[in-house]
Amino acid sequence: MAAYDHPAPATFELTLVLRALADPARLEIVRHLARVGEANCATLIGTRPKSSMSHHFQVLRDSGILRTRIEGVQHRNSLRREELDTRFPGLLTAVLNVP
Amino acid sequence: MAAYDHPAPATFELTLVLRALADPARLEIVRHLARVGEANCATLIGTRPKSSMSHHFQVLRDSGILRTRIEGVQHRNSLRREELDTRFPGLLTAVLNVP
DNA sequence: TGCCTTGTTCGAATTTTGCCGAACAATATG
DNA sequence: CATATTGTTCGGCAAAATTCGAACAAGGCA
Repeated sequence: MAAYDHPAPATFELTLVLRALADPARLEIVRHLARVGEANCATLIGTRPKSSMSHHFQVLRDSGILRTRIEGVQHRNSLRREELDTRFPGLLTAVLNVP
Repeated sequence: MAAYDHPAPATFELTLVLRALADPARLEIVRHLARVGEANCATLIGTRPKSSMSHHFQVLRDSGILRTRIEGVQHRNSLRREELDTRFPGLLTAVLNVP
């Protein structure tokens, strides 16, 4: 599998990021990653099927919220905190601070 | 026209707020209100028909982002900044700070 | 090679969302 | 009362998002 395309911070779009965060499943993924730092997809799958989760990861990736690093057969995801904070200061922090 | 129902800050839902903000038209409304403080609906209508705007105002109202005060025949809208900031500290500020 | 694991892609069904004209409600004003 | 102003509500339609099974791709390992 070839590496993913990740958008550059300069091309992040606020509405895309907000839309990506405005979904319970994706918000859960983001919160989990904030706790554990890095995780592969399987770890983050709850009751939803793989294909649904794969879709959510793509939405998060395309908006710039997370990056996916391929390590063998696993895809390791982590938040792009610094880059996101550079482009949208305080946004991700505010979202993550909500109980 | 009877007064609107505005949700109490304790019942604000993050996903609702994010979804409300994740639309270009609504984001424009929010930004405009941040500049002028208070405005009636007509002032905020650009090229879209009234019915579309009315829908967007309702979404923003239901999520807790703005309040609508009825003054005669006009509906005056303003951001619920303090209440929003109490429930989701830094969120609206972060969104408004994006150029 | 054969098999298992991990995750993507495809296709289709369902749901949600946005859009807008037309009709309506409420208030103000002549 | 008649009319104009301000916005809402309704209904249908179009576009977009979500969901998920099934098939596929790629790597690791016996």
